[in-house]
Amino acid sequence: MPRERVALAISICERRGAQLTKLRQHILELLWASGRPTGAYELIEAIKPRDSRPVGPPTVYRALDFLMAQGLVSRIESLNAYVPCVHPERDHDCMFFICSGCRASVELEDPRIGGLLAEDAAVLGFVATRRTVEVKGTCAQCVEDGAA
Amino acid sequence: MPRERVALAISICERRGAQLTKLRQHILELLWASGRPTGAYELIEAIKPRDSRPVGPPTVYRALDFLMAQGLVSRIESLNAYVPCVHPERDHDCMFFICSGCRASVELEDPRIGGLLAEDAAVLGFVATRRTVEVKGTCAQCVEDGAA
DNA sequence: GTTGAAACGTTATAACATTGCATTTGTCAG
DNA sequence: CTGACAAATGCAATGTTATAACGTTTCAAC
Repeated sequence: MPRERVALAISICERRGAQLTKLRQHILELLWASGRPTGAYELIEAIKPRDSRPVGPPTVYRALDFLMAQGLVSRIESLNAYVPCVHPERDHDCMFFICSGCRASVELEDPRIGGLLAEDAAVLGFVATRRTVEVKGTCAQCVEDGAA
Repeated sequence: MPRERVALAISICERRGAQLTKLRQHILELLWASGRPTGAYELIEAIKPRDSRPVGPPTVYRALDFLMAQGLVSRIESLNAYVPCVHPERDHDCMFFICSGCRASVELEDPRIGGLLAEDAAVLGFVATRRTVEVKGTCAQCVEDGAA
């Protein structure tokens, strides 16, 4: 699955003339492999074994900035962590449901919420540029397992 | 206005048997006086002039934890900053519209969004405990003034 | 006035992120 | 091919946000 995701990212970047370099691709792969929101410093640790030289924080943050600009990755504000985007092809305005038990997150789109937010913004005369919707709780699996 | 807000906080805490100590009240006052989301370290700086002794980070974070537990303050995740809550009397599930121009934030409640989020969570079998809805952009005043 | 719990103080450190500048890499005109 | 330029990366230092661990004060209840 991650392989297909990365392949999609490559084709998207080619189409846009954006350079999905080895490092950037590597970080995207790590995020897909992780299966849960992953911090920048975790990524730094994860890179060490594979690349001979270790990478510094700025390198990773720059790669993450690129991936976010391309819509390939999202930042989870409430966790200071990053997740690969499930549908990078579309302009995504998505929400995240984050499980406190298994620490996984699920990405979901609900255009109705975007509509309501736009409506509320209009009432305020507020011009929105970016939105963050994050719900914390317990996922179905963890509820079943009795995990927190 | 801040005075009334603090008075309300005092009565709420009295009713609950929660101790709104001098320090906690002071921090709440500073947040109301600030008029925009304020970082913990800004609060530390702001306390210095008034109190003889400076306070350390843990002290401020503990006070913020208390105020958040009482629903008197909310944390803006995307800013790592804190705002006093406009309607602490109600169980609040609110959203924040944050202006990049003047750095102010507006708190708003829209029960319809809570409803949709609950619906989406139900579809996932996800048990939600806390939610974060933050919209970044430009407020009406800043749009008018041509500010970013 | 002792005890016990909650609040607060203090030092150190962890965790997350950026600045500024040097070096490498890749592309392209000539 | 080569020089020149832009983009990407390396690197050291530092800035910013948050917590751990433990000691001290405060104050009400007995």
